[in-house]
Amino acid sequence: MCAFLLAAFLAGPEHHDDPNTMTIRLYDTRRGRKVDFEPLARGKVTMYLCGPTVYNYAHIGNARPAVVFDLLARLLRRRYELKFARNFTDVDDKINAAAIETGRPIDEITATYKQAYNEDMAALGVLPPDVEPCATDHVGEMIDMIETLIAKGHAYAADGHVLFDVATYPDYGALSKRNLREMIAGARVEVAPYKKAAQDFVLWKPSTPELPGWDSPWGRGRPGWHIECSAMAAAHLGTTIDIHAGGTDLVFPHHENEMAQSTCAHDGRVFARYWLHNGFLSMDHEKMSKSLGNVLLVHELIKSIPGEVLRLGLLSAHYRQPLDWSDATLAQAYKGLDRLYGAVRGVEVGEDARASAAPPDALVAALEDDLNTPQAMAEFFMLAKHLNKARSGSERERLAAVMYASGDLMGLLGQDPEDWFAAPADGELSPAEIETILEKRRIAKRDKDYAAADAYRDRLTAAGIGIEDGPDGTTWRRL
RNA sequence: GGCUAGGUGGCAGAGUGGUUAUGCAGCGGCCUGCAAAGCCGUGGACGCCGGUUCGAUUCCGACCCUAGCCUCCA
Repeated sequence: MCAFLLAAFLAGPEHHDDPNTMTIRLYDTRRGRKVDFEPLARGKVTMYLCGPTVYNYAHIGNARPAVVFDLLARLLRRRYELKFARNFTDVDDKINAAAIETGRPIDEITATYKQAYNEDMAALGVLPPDVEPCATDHVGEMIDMIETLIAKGHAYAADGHVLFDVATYPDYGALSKRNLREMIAGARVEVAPYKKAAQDFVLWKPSTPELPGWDSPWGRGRPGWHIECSAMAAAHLGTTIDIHAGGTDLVFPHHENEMAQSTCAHDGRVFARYWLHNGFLSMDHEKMSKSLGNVLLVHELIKSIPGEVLRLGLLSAHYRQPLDWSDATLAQAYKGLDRLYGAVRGVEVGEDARASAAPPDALVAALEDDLNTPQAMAEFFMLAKHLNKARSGSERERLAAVMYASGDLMGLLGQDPEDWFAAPADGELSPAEIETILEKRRIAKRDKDYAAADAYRDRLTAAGIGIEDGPDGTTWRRL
């Protein structure tokens, strides 16, 4: 046995991760494996994330890609100059349907939900991307791209529609790993009469007078969904982008179609060099859907749950894994943050300590290994343990500063610990009232009237307040 | 039916060809007037069947089960 261990030891230096020399590794959907990340331009990275269609509030499943790729953006900015674009799809048939249903003007609907989306994401600690293009501001570019595709023989106009001719792009299916024969065999939708082939998809479609529309060489109409992202990505990030991200359900057809359009419009140049997709979120093992009535809107959740709890819940599983959302997910995230905030609670961290602190190498290395957030959290918790054990004031300050630096990277630990433990204030007892009761209890304890002291504690417990006696007095927290 | 991912201890959830995940929960202890928090210790796992190997939870194959996509839903 020992001989084998020795042999393994002598076999060479194992992967001792030095985060300064290690490259970031990302799972690329197109290649189907984890690969080293190298940007096209040295030191500069471009990233595009498919944003929301603004016809309703974002639900917790919508929030997953926003949070996950916000974390990736934070990570990339440590090493690179990042240009990160996340679009708003503000022309879409679902929006038109919402307008007809509610009688509200389209502009009002999209403006309302754009603002709500940004507010909701901010509550989840999602930093604003560098650019947030709106589809309606880029219709000119879309029309240009469609004309280019027609000129190059990759698209055709028919009946006021323009369709992409999938047969002209041999690599179609390379991203989603399916071939045309399978797709045709699996097709369950009737083929529209103006299509040359079932798999051809719409680049442009005609609008009736009451629908939003733009003048074009094919008459008044509106763009298809896929061309929107292709045009916006090219307009803001260039013809070849480094990272294109989104939910796994977008791989087909949305991203497959984007890749086909953009590649063909740009003479075969690579569209996206790395394709990243987050796994699906389910609700108590069921698909989130209106008919099941289990759609959790971020807008509603943040009224009673700290955004940080939702963020940690979303990051608690690896981003490519499916995530089942339940009350247990929330309870666990709460507990985790209690532990982290409990460690830094009462530790004064000066400006100097804070400015000079950096996240531990192991934590960064975990994130740089395809965003392994569970591993990163394990490192975070070990940091908390070290802080809890540390005795000297300077060491405690240093470790607390490291924890805050780690929190800055992950978008956690962003508030004052006292505020964390005071919230959510449900109004039963005000902080002042709590302090009054604690003072009475302190006097009872001093007089060794433990029955009275316990009665005060019971009163606080009944009001949802837990107390902890420490060397520097008594602290409390909402339970 | 086809394609693509998964199935890990009571729960959540990483990872690995032989070595502690981590958090919550449990158990024992320290601390405490008693608690709580914290600390120390501890039990408990790799869907099923084969194969490769000195050794497989980790690699390969079959099977069972689950999820997503194939229906402009992240």
